[in-house]
Amino acid sequence: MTENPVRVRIAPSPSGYLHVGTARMAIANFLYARHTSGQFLIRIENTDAARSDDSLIEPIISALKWLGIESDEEIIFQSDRIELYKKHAQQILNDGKGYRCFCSPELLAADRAEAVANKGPLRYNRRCLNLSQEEIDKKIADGEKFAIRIQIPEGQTTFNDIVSSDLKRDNVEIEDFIIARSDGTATYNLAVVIDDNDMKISHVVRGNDHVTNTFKQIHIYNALGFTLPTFGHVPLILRPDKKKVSKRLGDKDVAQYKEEGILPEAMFNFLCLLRWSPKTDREIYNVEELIEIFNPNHFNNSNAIFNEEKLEAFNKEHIVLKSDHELATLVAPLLVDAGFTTKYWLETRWEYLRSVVSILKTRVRRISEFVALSKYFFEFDYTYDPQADEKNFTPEAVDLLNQFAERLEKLDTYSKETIEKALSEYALEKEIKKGKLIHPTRLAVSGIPNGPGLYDLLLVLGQEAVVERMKKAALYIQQK
RNA sequence: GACCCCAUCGUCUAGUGGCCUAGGACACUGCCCUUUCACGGCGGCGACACGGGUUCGACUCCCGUUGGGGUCGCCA
Repeated sequence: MTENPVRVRIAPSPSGYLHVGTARMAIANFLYARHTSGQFLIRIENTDAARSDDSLIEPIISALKWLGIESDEEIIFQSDRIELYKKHAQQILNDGKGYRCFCSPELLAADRAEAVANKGPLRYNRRCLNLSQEEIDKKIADGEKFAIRIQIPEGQTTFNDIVSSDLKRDNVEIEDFIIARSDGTATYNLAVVIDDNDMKISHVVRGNDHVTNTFKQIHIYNALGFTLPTFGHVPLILRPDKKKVSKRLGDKDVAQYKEEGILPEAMFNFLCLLRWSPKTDREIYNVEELIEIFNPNHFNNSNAIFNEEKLEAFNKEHIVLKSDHELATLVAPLLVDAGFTTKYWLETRWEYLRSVVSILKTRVRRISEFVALSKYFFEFDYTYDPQADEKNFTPEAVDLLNQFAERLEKLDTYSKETIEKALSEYALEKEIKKGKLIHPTRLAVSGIPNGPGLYDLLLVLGQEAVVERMKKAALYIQQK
């Protein structure tokens, strides 16, 4: 690839957990950086002390880490840079590119209400733009609080966007927004520009919901004499009801998907292919492959709906792709949590777990499903499925079970082949169809009417357990 | 309401003027495989929002309409 290395970032604010929208942007930026051998950085945007909660930072970082995304450099915290922002706000004011606004929040709210009533644009009316020096001095002397607004010059603002085409806006549509609050602290837009500039961010790739901010931020870049980065505005991920994902509407934390048995590689792959396409018919890729084929020109420019069913399908594919050992590692703690077994027991019987996982993996869509499906591999006092019991545990099944169990018991070599041979021979001798034998046996050893192929099942459970379970079932039938 | 973005199957998408009676994936569904449930294989259902242009020819270009989304905080 011939593209120059990019320096990109993701800038979550700790006012909530990491939702799929932010995760998606992190993936896009991460891929862009890796693809061009550039750098991917993380910055925590916690300028608003009232809304930010530092205890939310760690979960966000670890959710990203779960996806395999980490910052290439030390994580930047905006809370460490408050004074720096203040200085720049002051500079804009001193340079005459901004002005003091004494309008109270209440007054501003009233302005907005009036604008709504008159069906006009909700923009600041520049009431404080032309205050005379005397008026300003008097208000300050009277102890009136003021915020600092940047003054948007006349004209038009345009920029190139690597996702959409060129974007243009008349400056009258951009209001003189506040860059410093009345307590002197910087607002989001100012802080972002200063940080992106200091961090030498070359490409700002973010959600579509930021285009209005970009138009505003360009004027800060200009006022401060900074050079503009390249922008890219990716369409949003919408909920099935077509609303922007938000925690308020109950959208899940990325970490929650982990709890629900989604593999990080599936989430990564799925999210990557939302609003971005490899332009091929293939859709299952690992991270290395995505890094290789990533191309910022392949973004779609329309919103996409997050469909959990499809995520599950991706998950299924990635589960099959994983080795039995890796899956066993993921499943083991769940089995312990479920109380099926202990950590120690599993550690000493790792091969057993591996084979259990191996014969179950094509019937599972989420890692968590392994638990329900594998109960009988670890617990012996399962009950028999009532319907299957009635159908398969008939009086004649007693002899079948006992006699077949004896044959299995006598097997010197207990393998899939010998098991199958034993069953075929016995069925032939009894002149019955194999099914007559298979169904009761399955029910006897697992308690349920479905599951892995019987020969696999008998092999994995082991000779001893199988014989014991079959005899126990025979006894059960006699007593019922 | 103002401003901006967008518009192919229910959903994710391919498609950059003729290869399209529109391809793939998920979901749904039929058949096959099979001891069961899955996996897998082969089919089916199912979309170019609408109306005007431009053109020999439009899913592809232009305009409008409609629809959807976003932003409009001393939040980020």
